Amino acid sequence: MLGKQVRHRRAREEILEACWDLARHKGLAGFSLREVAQAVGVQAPSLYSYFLSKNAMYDAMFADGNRAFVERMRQVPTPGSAREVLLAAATAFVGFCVEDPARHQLLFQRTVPGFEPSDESYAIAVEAITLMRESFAPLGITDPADLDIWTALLCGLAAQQLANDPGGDRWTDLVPAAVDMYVHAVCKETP
Amino acid sequence: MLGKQVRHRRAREEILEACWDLARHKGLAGFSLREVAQAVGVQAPSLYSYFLSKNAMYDAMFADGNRAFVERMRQVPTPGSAREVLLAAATAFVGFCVEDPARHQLLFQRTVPGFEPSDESYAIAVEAITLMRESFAPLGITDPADLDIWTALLCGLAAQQLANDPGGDRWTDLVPAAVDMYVHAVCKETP
DNA sequence: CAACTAGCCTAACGTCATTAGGCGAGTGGC
DNA sequence: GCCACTCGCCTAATGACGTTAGGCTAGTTG
Repeated sequence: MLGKQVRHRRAREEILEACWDLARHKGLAGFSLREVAQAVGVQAPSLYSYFLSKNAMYDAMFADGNRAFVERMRQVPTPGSAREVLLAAATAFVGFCVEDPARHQLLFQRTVPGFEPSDESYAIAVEAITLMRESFAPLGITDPADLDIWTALLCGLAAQQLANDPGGDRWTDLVPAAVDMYVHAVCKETP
Repeated sequence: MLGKQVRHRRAREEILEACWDLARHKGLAGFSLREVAQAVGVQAPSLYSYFLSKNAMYDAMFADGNRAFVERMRQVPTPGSAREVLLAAATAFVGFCVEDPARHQLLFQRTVPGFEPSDESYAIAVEAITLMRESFAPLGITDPADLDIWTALLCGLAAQQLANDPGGDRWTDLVPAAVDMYVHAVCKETP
């Protein structure tokens, strides 16, 4: 009775890891359930004991990725000045996006063939975004429009980097410049 | 000898229109060559007289969309102040992105399953982006980093709008706010 | 009128996600 | 010790996909 659950849960994580491996290697475009099965050493239909469907697999990855995102964001240091805090958060965010294109696409671009996150996973994503937004509250940035613009800027920088030169490091120059610009503007508006 | 070409060329545009219809309707995720064929009233293999492959179809759409983009951007008025010019361009750009999610994904997100634009189509895209960047030269914005940040911001705003509330109009508030912010910051840096 | 050809068709292949159903090994109760 | 049962995996099959090969037909050309 208990043996099944334990076996399942252990295997699920194994499979999930194989999913990420495959996604990283071939991108989400060529991500096939059958190849995941092959990587795990099992026939394709067997995976349906672990995931209800391919979309459920995406969903598990989505939740997993968002958990990793939350964890990463929680670890960003919060030193003194507004600029330093913003820079730390921005660097962490863009770095997270850039380091795994497939994950970025799944989590933040939402362009995976037929994938729509479940309510459960979506809640995790909302929590992640909320956390990220709240981390700016100490800076006095609370206007939703300012937060939207700020996150749009970061998402845009990450997407641009991934589209033009995935694996490049130009973002490490652009992010500080963007932070400076934002700080200038916001300080003028809300002194 | 000539009849074929004319017929072909006319039909190609018909098919391309059917492609856009289908993409708009079902999104690029569920975009299938067979359904395009059905919409045109033809069997799937017949389309191979007009396009070498499904990717060639994407490529034609990509080029087509970029041409539309260039045309749209050329039409933006260039009134007096820096703020007005930036606002006009930004509104045109984000509006273009937001009005057709499928086109936005194909042109600017590059997350379509196996699609890579041909050199020919890519050249059109480069021309489009170059044009867009050059339109800011009269404003004195020539630093590549500034341009990168600006385009990243706009792309981010569009992507955010499409991800969170496709069809919504929040971007019409955010874009002016972003322009104000950018103008503030840039004016401070390059007076 | 014969030959050709352009445009469409059907048939088929391999791959995809998914479903149905069967086989065998391990576990429970008697 | 055996019987039933369940659990994890398998094979087989379905329908949709992109793509290729090859045939039919109608209109054009010599």
